[in-house]
Amino acid sequence: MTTGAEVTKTRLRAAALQVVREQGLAAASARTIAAAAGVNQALIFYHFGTVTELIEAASADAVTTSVARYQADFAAVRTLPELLSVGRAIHERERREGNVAVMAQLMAGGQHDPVLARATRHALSLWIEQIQQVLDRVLAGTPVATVLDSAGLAHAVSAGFVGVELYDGVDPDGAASAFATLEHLAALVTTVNDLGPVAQAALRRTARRARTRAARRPS
Amino acid sequence: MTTGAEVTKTRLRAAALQVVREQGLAAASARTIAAAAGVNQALIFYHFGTVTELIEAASADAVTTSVARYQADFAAVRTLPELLSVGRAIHERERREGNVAVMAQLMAGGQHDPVLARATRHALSLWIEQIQQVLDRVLAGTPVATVLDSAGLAHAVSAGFVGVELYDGVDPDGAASAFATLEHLAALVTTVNDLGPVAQAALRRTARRARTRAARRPS
DNA sequence: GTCTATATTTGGATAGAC
DNA sequence: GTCTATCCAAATATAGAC
Repeated sequence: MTTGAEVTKTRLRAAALQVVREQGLAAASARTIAAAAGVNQALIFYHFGTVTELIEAASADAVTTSVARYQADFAAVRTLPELLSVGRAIHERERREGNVAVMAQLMAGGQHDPVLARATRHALSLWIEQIQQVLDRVLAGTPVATVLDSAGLAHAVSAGFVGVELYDGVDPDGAASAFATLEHLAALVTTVNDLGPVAQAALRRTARRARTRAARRPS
Repeated sequence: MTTGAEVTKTRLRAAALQVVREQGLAAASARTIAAAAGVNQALIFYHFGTVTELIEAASADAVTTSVARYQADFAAVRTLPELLSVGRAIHERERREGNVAVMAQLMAGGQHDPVLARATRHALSLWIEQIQQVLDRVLAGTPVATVLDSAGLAHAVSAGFVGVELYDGVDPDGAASAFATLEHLAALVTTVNDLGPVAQAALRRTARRARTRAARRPS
């Protein structure tokens, strides 16, 4: 089952991610990746066709593993504070392992490369699907659910993580302050959810105003 | 004053931005940029030393112009809803002109290139400085100021815009839903700011909890 | 399946003529 | 200050030996 070819392909996938993580997409050439994998450069084209297709395969592999690893944690979440706590832990681990940095590189490269764009869409969709499911469960019937939808929030959180990650690479202090504020914002949402009927009425008015604005806006 | 050399340098700066905007950083080679500028490739090295230094100069130029253009608009803002309205208009224009896309490319490249990192830090700092000033004025004395600081918020907003821009390049529908949620979140903050003393007390409790958590967290 | 060798293209950078 | 010509390194990709 685990033929020699599979070992080579696995090594190449791992090396591709390693190079993108540690040296960025610009350095992820066939030669660099093959050297990191300890195999011949020509094998990339034999097994994967092009370098970007190798990167796509590597990314798909990695994200499947990552998301699966947290399935149980996500499924156990019942309240918003729990979600924040679990989310914090997951984000911290994914960040430490460089997976967020890889995603950011792929996303930037995907702006003008269709294969990388497809790879990014796929990776993000797996994360977003998980996050949205939990949000649906956790926010159902709460006050903020009248103003925020789970799909949009899942997308915004993902985009936010990528943005802060990139920020961190060029200005760690600035990124830290941005991240702290996102935490405070999450805490604020929690607080709002715990407020009484007066606040809830105010939120409903906000939601109504937003809908009216949206209806007036030309599209 | 406007010697021939200055014309050439201006053309190169404009072309550099154009190529990064339309084809991405990966395509921004000396040859590509020089062709877009209609000048000889060797002039890039003569005038700017390296390609990335040209891109840095071009970015610095562009961001100075951009930020200056909105100075009056920013200065006129007095309330949070006003800021949201002005911010929406500015973001929309900057996005349409491709300046946010350029920033995103520079930021991704800056992860592993010190010159691009410096260029990104500089560009972002000019924006953040402006935003923070307005936030200071607008949020002063309001309830949310007890939970959110202007510096962190300015950084988070900038990182968020970049993140959503990148997202938009690979999945426009997903980005649209993320952006809509960010708008709803801003509306929620506004609503909270309009709440009465009960909500304010709840916010103060949240702020106190956050500080306690932060103090306990190992660093 | 894997390697060597190589064709081909592209890119950064410089020397030297004008 | 600008251009031509060119060197050199690095990249993708393939052919063909093993």
